[in-house]
Amino acid sequence: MDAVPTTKPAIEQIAERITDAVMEHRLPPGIKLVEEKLASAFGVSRTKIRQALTLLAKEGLVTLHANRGAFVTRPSAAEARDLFATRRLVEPEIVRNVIARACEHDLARLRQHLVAESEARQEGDRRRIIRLSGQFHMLLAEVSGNKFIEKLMAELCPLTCLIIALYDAPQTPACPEDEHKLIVDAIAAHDETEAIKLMLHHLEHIECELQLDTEPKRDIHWETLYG
Amino acid sequence: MDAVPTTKPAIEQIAERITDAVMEHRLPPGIKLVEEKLASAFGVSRTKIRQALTLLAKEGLVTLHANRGAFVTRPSAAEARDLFATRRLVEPEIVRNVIARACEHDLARLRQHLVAESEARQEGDRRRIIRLSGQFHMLLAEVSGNKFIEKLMAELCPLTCLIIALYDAPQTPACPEDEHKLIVDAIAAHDETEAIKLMLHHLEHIECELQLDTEPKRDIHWETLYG
DNA sequence: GTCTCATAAATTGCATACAATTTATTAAAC
DNA sequence: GTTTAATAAATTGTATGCAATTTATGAGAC
Repeated sequence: MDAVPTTKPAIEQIAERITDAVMEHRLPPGIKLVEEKLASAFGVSRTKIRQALTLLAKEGLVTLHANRGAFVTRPSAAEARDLFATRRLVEPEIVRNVIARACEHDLARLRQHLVAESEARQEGDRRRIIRLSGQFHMLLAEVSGNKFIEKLMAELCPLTCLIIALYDAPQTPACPEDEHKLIVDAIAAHDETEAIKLMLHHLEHIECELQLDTEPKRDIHWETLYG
Repeated sequence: MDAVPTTKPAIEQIAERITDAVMEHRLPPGIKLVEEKLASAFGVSRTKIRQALTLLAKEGLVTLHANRGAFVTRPSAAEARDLFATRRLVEPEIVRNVIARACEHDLARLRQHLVAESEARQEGDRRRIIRLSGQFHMLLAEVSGNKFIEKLMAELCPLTCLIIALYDAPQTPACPEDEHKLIVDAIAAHDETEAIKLMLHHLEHIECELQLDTEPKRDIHWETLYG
């Protein structure tokens, strides 16, 4: 009876690293994930890759086609709308719970994350910015203390990154994100109404910048893939 | 380019059958799921079983212990409360969406389900009753049309069955379930306020009957396992 | 050039074999 | 009888090999 699971299972680590790559737009929607390639990249056999892909498929980040393999999902516009509808429902509840339950240590974690975001912004590291932006919402869910909602957000945020990759206007400036800071401030001030209002504005803001009525981007920018 | 995936992947079918067994309380919380046993039961190799178990673990229905195997999850009282909190948040939204979007065919499916429930009830088939009760909420989520919420409910309902198995008072009479019928009626009448009120009452009703303050049941009733 | 068909290469799906680990059993000590 | 240690059995974790399928390649017809 050892104290707490030592390390996270290898399979989940692999899935997590693939998720990060998707969130950073290094793996674009629609790209094929060849098992053998991943296996040698991660230095394991296909068996484990297969299980990691099964996990990611369950999350919806990857789509499996029988006998054809795994592809990074290309969410439809309808799915994008459903996703945002779900986030508009769930994230106010997250905010409520965070205000009700967060201790000083939790708030410190949130502020620390804001610092990391701001650093990435100053360095102009667009990839990291977009991943951290998503992970802010995941952290908020984690702090809110409801495991089911945390798990849901851990799926919705990476998918949101995919949707942005597919439907964002060509040269949208990196989101003007003092918005996250404002939300944390309102939470710290225990101003529930304000925090929820800011969160909903934030979500609407993200969704409105998308071009969900036009066809999603089709081509993969190979030249910038490993930029 | 064939028309629509022919049949559901074998792995998911296996996971689904295990889920049904859990929902019907044939596989009680805490029981160990030995890969070899399942493999021969389903007539496939361990490889597939393993993937099915990975899926179920991701859903939370099964818990994996490194080198020790897979066990049907025993949700804690805190998790039970979080689960119901999540359902109280999500299911009113489901009701709203169903009222807004359901066509006649959808309502027919709901009513058909009510008939199935009522039949199981008349036959006194307790196992089927409890599974169908859970599946009613899954069907409602499916009809509501939001894939993310549908997926969430497809995880929460089986877990709810587990929680009931663990925390229900010894001889609770099978839930007095014209409640489902009342909800469908209110939906059909497009009475949103009433439908939501009924849904919340229904959820509170289920949760209140649980004994979340006492220790969960520990022993497995082998003698009634295959009753 | 491009369309069609045959063939070759690449890739997935699956079972199986074996090492690593845990669990059960037995024997010995107290 | 209970505890401890040693051994055997059962079970999990992982890689690998092979059949089935898909995708790519190339030759020939038009």
